[in-house]
Amino acid sequence: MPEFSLPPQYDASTVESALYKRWVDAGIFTAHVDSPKKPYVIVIPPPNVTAVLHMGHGLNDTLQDAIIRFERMRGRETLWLPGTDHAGIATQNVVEKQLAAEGKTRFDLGREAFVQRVAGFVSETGAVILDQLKTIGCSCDWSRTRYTLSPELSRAVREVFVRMWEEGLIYRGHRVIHWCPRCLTALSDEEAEFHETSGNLYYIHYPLTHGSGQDGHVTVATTRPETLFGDTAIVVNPEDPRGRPFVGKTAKLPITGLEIPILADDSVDKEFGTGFVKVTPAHDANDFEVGMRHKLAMPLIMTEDAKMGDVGKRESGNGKRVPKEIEGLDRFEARKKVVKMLEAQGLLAKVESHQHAVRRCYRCDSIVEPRLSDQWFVKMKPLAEPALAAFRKGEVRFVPERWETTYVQWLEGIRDWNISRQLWWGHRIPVFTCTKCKHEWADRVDPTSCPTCGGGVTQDPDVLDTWFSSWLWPFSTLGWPEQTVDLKHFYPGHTLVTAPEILFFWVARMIMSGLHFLKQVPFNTVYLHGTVRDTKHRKMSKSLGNGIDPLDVVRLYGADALRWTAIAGVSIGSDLILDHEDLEATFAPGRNFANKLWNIGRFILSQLPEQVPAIESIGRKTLTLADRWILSRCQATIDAATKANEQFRLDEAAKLCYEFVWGDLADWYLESAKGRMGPAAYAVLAHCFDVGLRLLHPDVPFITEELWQKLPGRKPGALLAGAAWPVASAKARDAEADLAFGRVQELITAIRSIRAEYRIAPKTKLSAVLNSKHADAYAAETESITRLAGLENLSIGGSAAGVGAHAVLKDGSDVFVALTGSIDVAQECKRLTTDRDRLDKQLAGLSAKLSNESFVSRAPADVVAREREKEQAWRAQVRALNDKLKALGCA
RNA sequence: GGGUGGUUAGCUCAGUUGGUUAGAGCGCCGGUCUCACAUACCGGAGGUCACAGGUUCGAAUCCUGUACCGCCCACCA
Repeated sequence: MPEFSLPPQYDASTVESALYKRWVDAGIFTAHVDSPKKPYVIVIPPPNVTAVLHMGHGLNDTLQDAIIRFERMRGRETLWLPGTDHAGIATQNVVEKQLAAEGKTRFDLGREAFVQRVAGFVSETGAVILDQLKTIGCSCDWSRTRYTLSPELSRAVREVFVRMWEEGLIYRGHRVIHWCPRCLTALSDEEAEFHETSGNLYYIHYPLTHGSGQDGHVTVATTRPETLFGDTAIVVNPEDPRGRPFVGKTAKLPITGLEIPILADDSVDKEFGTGFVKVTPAHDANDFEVGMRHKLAMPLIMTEDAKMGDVGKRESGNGKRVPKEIEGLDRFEARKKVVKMLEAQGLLAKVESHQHAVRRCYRCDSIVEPRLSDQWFVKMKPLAEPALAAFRKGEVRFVPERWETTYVQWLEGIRDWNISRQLWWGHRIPVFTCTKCKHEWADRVDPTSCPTCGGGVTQDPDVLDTWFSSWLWPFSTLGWPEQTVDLKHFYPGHTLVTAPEILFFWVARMIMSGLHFLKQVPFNTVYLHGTVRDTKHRKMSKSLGNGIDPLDVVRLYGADALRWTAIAGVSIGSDLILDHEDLEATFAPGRNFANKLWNIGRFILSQLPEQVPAIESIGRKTLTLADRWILSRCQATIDAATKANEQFRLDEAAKLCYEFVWGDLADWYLESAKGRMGPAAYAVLAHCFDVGLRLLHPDVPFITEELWQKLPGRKPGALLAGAAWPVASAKARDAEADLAFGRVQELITAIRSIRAEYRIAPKTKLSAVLNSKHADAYAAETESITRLAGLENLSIGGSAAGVGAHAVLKDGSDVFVALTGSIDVAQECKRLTTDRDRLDKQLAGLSAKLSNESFVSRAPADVVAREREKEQAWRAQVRALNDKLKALGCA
């Protein structure tokens, strides 16, 4: 036996980084365009450049790595393309916070200095996350790392913008958009998230100009009284008898007394509020539509940072609208003050508490202020239609399928995309205006003069939405608009793995851009996994303090443990629930499994000779029942795990392999083989463990590689990460062995149960008598049965003598175990009676079923036959139990 | 309001097209430091599969409804 000196416990921290380095140095992760293999491409959802690894990445990237490693082993030329996103608002916010700590704002620095500062920050701290991905084993092609704000990708962004401009898909819209008064920028619909909020509904009297109403006023309901200064009309539903008489009359704004008309508009819901709706066209998207229909003035009554005040002359309609005492107040302060003033004037009818959805900025959580402004929009309909068609033609599918409805509904109801942001960090919008002739155009290169009149040039100050670069990721990363070799070889890709939260932000838009610019969907499968949550099902986040730092997990339990939890812990598309207060319960199973593998490896290494015979060289006749069984199990696992992986049921594949290696190989085969090591056992053991390591490599790459390296027969330089996925071998599944060894397992378990039940001292040898019509199977494994059940001898057939315990097996065999010393007859009687009664009850049910005409005639023949057999076996068991009870003299 | 997912053991979850006695991990109880592993081994307890109907020879699985939890979308002021 070869020497081995491995510690009894696997220490992940001592091997992981060296293994990772070996993979990288060997170039395993690098994709080659000249490879004859079929490509398989995944582009990473680029993390924010300033991000640090959290469990969301842990889940997302582990799944991608498991998929890409599986495909790599299956012989595809895999490309997993990594990179980062410049993350406009998010990154700008981080740096602005730093500045705030220095008592400065970005305006103090000025645009150029600020952008430089952000760039500096990014280059200093940036891409930390990519290194962190290495610690969890991600097999990205680092030679192709990309960044959304790099010159290459910026070029793609600009090309896309100009092309769409030329195609008339980009336009300037003057309308109410979502405005974040803290970030001081517009947001897209998707970036302004709804949050249920409990607020108030204020009922306010607007006095009628000519006092002709019942009480000389009409009453409106609003959640935002402070906006009344921007009201330019009151509308009622033309069908509503309450409002109809007032149409055409005028009312006065409370506090300021400005006169506004009362108009009819279909958009008013007769069921809600008072039937009278105040219209603030510049601060409400819906009111804006009303304002457009009725050609109302649209005065802005708040500044960009949401303080009350008249803004601009152009929109202001009737001139000054915000009174002195309100001017300069924050919108929420103003609300309080307005309510007080209304009360003082007797114009506040009532206040009701009211649940409603308020939009908040997805980056800073501020309540978004709807605000009339000029922004750039993309016409989405022409892009959405091909994306729908492609889906309907089956060019892209979603896993799990249920997301398809969501995708379709969003595309069907698509709205134009606001792509301009009033930020400094990002791709500056390439729209230029002539200072002389006011000509406006988009340009691929920065112009120095107006192409029409030669006048001076100014560029639009805004930048593009961060997602305007992300949506090009599947091809901008491959060099588009250049027709690069990479682009030709690796586009379109295959699988996109991400969270459903960014289905609209990102996934749907990538499909649209891919179709529009390259006429092909960028990937054929979208795998949407769940969200990482805590045990209370709250999203895991830093702000909630319920986070788990993946690097802590790696340090404490190893990267494989983290990966194991992420893969085996979720079924397809479901959320990953983790307990941040009990890391041990959450991650120990993975660590323990790695340790189990380690120890199987230690055992095998202590047994195997230098030269292990190939499994193919072992004659079938020299195989024992246990050999045949484990080989059959091995084959079954290859088949099932391969299929599960192909269907993205990664958890199932992982668990199948776990069960094979731990449950079958270690707990049974290894134990049974201990007594009879020889060429056949060596070959079987080496083969099965090798298969197990290969199958598990995508899930737990480190421990499997570490062990695989140590096994005999390795060629120098060979790596498991680059090894082949096991395939169906010539040795077919062995149903006979499955069944026979299953009986052996049951017998051993039965005897062990008796041993525990009667509290037989552990080292006491027992003898057992087995009566069975399947004697052959048991006879073939007498040696291991004897050893594993702790028997002195096992006689198959013959009659039992003396007192002892009794058990009945599923196939009707019964086993009698002679017990040393006296047995507790009462206890054995109780045991047997319980068994008998339970069996009797089941038998009664089964017999009823079998005598049921309908069952016999309508159920499939094999089901009926199986039930018949079962009935017979149970009958035999009951008889045997009764005999035994009689023999023991039980009551 | 529309869409969508869930409810199975104390906890976190599996359960393939309806068909043996519904499973796993953790936890729990009892026993073992057995020469690969106590991060282990052996044995065990624990579930009227949310509820009510229905279809079927047969339902955790299919249908209808109810309750509770969740997510996405939506201009109810």
